[in-house]
Amino acid sequence: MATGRTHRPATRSRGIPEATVARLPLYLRALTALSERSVPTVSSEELATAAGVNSAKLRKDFSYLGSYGTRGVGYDVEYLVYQISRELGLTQDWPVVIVGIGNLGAALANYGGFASRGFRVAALIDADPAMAGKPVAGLPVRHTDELESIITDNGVSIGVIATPAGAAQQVCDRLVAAGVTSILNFAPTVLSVPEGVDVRKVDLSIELQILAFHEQRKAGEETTSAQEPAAAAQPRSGAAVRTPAGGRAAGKGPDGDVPAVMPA
Amino acid sequence: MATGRTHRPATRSRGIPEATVARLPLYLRALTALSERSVPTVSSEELATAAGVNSAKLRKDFSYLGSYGTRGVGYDVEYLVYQISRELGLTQDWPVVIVGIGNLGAALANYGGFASRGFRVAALIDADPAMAGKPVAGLPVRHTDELESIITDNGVSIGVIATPAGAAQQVCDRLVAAGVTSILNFAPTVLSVPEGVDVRKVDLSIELQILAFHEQRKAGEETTSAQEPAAAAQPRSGAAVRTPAGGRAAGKGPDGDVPAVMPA
DNA sequence: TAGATTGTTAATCGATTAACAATC
DNA sequence: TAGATTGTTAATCGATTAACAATC
Repeated sequence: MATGRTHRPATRSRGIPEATVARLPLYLRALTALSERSVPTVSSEELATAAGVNSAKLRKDFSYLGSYGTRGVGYDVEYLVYQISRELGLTQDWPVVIVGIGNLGAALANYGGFASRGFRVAALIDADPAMAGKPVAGLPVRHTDELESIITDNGVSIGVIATPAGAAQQVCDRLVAAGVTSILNFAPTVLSVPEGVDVRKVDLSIELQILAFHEQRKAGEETTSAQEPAAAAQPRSGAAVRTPAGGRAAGKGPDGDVPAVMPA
Repeated sequence: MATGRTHRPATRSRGIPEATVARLPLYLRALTALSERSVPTVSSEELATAAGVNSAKLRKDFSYLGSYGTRGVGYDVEYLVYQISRELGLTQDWPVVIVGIGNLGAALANYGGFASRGFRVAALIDADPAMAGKPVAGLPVRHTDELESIITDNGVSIGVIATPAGAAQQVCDRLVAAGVTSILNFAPTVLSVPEGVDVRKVDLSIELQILAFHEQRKAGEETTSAQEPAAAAQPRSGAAVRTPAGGRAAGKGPDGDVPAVMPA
């Protein structure tokens, strides 16, 4: 297959940067809220604030879509909603399947935001025969045996995996073989897929670990730096050094029990 | 407060890039799996494959942590598990609260990966009085009235918000006022928080929309480019242009019903 | 010593941002 | 016209990657 992709093939038609694509849904959400309040126009400054980004970035992002604003005035809310929806492919209907109807799968099935924007839950699929036929979020759970036919019959191209980690790759393989080309993975595993298949990953424990990293840094900064020598030479044995749990700072200032990592 | 942060204050002690921090949990997961299989050492190449990144990036990432490998040999699995855990702050105990015990909150409470790595669910909190006392994942649901005392008593610094969008900001404000400084937000809203508080967001519908964007592109590319003129002049009215739902390509090649966006 | 693999360099690429000319 | 705000430029910053010298 050759990982070759020397100069980025011109294939990437009207190239919108990934970072921009990832923000379009945020803009769309903010615009939808404005639309519901019947606000006719909005400036980049206002919209940026609502979406939680800065206005220069927003204008740059919009410039990739075209010139949809009016200098001195701002952006027409309805028009922009339509343009962004179209760009994201939300003006068409995307049937999706959710595989793995445990706690999480059921939560996803019940999630309203699903239906609202172009997505339609075509089927809920679970490997447990006891689940088959049971209604979840108004849909009867289907058995895994039917996976291929469900995908084919409904023209499903997007699959959501909410199975345990151990089953995820196998489910993924079947989804892909049946024609799914985009996967949203909630199972804590790295999925391997053939080229041309997109995988996005939602991982609770990764997010928590990133927060813990920053949280630890905050605790460390309270006593200011100069607390560790060079970071390299560290005891290869040592049972995990623990702080007395939490060491929370209600606010910001130092609160006593800080040393999170003490030098050997 | 001055948004001022001219040259990036030296505060950022031993600065590890954000992109690297976000990958450390991936490496840790792969390493933990190796550790369970009692694999003693691993090369950057092998580990990178397991984590789904390329080896140059992995080595660069590790170089920020220190020199923990051995040239010609690789990395000691146990040692690296310990070092990354420590770097991420997982060698200490992080009590967390989950607010909003609907489908999603319950799913999160039941999620095993939570407890396994340094995180402990200190309490489940819900605004519905009818939920109070009910056991979910072995813990009795507590009423929102108790939020502040729970946080203070348990030294909670990380909060998970799984409420409806409408309640999220208010819950966030109370969490922050009570001392929480890191928030994982599952509600589809932009939260505003004071400086010093970290927010990470998990948003199903954003992820789906990003997938839809790429999915649409795939459909478009099958007929190759040159199919739309300049993108600008688009009908301001026009009911959303629709494809016959799906227009799926089983595999890669063209499959007949392709044109996703047709010129007006 | 010969082979393997790390840690680091330097080039490249992509994303962010302030600033401002264009223009409504 | 004067005021407002977009769309774009250019500088800067951060992330990725190939390549290879260092070294086990």
